[in-house]
Amino acid sequence: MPELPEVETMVRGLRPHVLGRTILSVSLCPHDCKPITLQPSLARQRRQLLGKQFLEVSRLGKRVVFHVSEGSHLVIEPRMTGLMLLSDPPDLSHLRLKWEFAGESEFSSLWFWDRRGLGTVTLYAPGQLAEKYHQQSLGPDALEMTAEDWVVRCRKTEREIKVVMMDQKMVAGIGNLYASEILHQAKLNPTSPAKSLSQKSCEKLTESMRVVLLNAIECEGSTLGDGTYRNALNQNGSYQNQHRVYMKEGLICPSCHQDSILRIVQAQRSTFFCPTCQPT
DNA sequence: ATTAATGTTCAGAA
DNA sequence: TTTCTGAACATTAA
Repeated sequence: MPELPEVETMVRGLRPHVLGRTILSVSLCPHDCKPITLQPSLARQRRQLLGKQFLEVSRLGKRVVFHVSEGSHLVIEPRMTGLMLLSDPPDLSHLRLKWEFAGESEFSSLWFWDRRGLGTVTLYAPGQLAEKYHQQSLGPDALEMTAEDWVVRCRKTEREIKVVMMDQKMVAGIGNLYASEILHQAKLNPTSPAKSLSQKSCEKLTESMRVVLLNAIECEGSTLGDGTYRNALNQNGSYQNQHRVYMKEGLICPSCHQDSILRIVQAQRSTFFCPTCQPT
């Protein structure tokens, strides 16, 4: 479930090894039985990418963006289980796509691995990414968002704060795991209507968002029990060792040492929180 | 053997 | 307009 910290870790891991590399080939992995969502078609992507270079790698919310010479953008959306890897995939059967580079280097290719196959690989012609971004009206990046942004956005919705945090139009980069962790850090109840948050609460939320996300990036993201998430070199993250509420239902809250963590469902997803630390 | 749960995004409906 | 629901998919636990 790559969220902001995992995607940022991917980008940082890839950057030193793909910048300036010339693309030699793009191919579907032979082990894969089902096609990945590619837009445009593989043939068209090949035509536009071969001989070009990756000039920069960046993160757009939960997406990885490769800036290709002559202005096009290759965007990978990992969704649930997608990974960008330079080596050693968790298994060969879920490799989807491979880009090979020219020249001698430690890594000669880049892979997209995706167990569930919900991820997408999209190539945008020059200028089209900005257009798409605008049309989707992605919210400010979670690491850039200010308390004032929160105040303004919370005013305009009737939804609960945790649901709002997962809406990429409100703020880009937060998913189910970090929404629970951030709210616990901020001592805010996940079911509170976003509208009810005070200026002070919005400030706390902003601060907690930075603290949790930066710490998680430092730890190279969270690798959960199913071991799905890995960085570009197929190494585990370690932030799972610092989770305070996510998947901790029934355990004593590590903050107050009094109450136990509850699990509730919001917007069809599990939310974990401490009723004592995060009162309504 | 079924069924539910996992979590992200989008299309389509309310 | 805003919010909600179900589908896409693979795998595991109950």
